[in-house]
Amino acid sequence: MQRTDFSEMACSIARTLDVMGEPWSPLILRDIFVGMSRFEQLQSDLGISRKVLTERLNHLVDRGVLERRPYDKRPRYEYVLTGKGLELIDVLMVMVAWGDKWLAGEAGPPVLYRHHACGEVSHVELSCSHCGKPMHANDVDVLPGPGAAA
Amino acid sequence: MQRTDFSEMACSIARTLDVMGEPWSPLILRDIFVGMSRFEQLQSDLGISRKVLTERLNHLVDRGVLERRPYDKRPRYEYVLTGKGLELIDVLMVMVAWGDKWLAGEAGPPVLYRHHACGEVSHVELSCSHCGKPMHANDVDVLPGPGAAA
DNA sequence: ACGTTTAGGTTCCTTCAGGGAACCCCGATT
DNA sequence: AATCGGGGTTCCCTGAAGGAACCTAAACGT
Repeated sequence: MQRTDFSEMACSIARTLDVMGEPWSPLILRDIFVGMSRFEQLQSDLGISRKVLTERLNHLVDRGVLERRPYDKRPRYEYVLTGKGLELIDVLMVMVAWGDKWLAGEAGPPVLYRHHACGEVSHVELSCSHCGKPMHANDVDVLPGPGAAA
Repeated sequence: MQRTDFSEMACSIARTLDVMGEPWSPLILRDIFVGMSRFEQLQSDLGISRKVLTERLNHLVDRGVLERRPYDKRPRYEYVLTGKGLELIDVLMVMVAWGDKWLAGEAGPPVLYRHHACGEVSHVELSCSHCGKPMHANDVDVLPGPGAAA
């Protein structure tokens, strides 16, 4: 991502950024999630430099959010989300909800999501894993945890 | 964030990244959320270059997620989250949940969140704004929206 | 058998952004 | 009048992004 290494910070935000916070990484994950799994597809869809795309894909594979696997007898590879990677898409879904609300403008959101469970076009909300009620920034107290810095 | 401009892409992820996807921006927002609102505090807590901190703060103010306001008769300023900015913290909360689960290791999460509504230490889940049931990456169909590219 | 095509990268060069230290400005304090 | 402290700005240096050219291995066409 940047020259300062975030991976050693005692902060889950910083550590998550170490995985997917570099420029392009979220967009690469988005494309792979919607089925664009090959190098050439990603490169031409995003308009990213091939060099940077190589670096990002390797990094995401190293961090265990993507898996690189052959799809032919020829040396051809596709990149697929691991379970860890699929859960990371949650972050993107919240970005979508925020961007749709605050940045879409007159034209409206570029993409809609239909929820399988209810069949409705909707968006994600944050809720509490314990009680299920809404859980946003102002609904919590922040406390030191077991892995807090010394 | 990077030299390629994401703000004009027909994608709410890209547009959200244009606002807070640059290196350090999420950590700046985190610090401001937990009450570290002044330049010197931010600089020394993060260890960020003063130059970059200035650029990030200006950018976040320009995009309407922070407000710069005087807190003294002397020329002293603090940065506070706007409503738009506070909603952006949702993205960070999901990063925390993911990082806590996948990257915290033996030590456990560095920070805990206690939910006001139920009093329990918990974490955020994604749910559907319409039916309230869980809503993750594999629970949706992706459809073109009104603001889709031509 | 030989040249072409295609996916998936490497290499190289240039430009721009991040790191880090030094410096500056302004109002208040002593 | 000199000092201090918050909030920046300027400078130089290094490293990462952009972009084009090049490379390789396995098929395919003829």
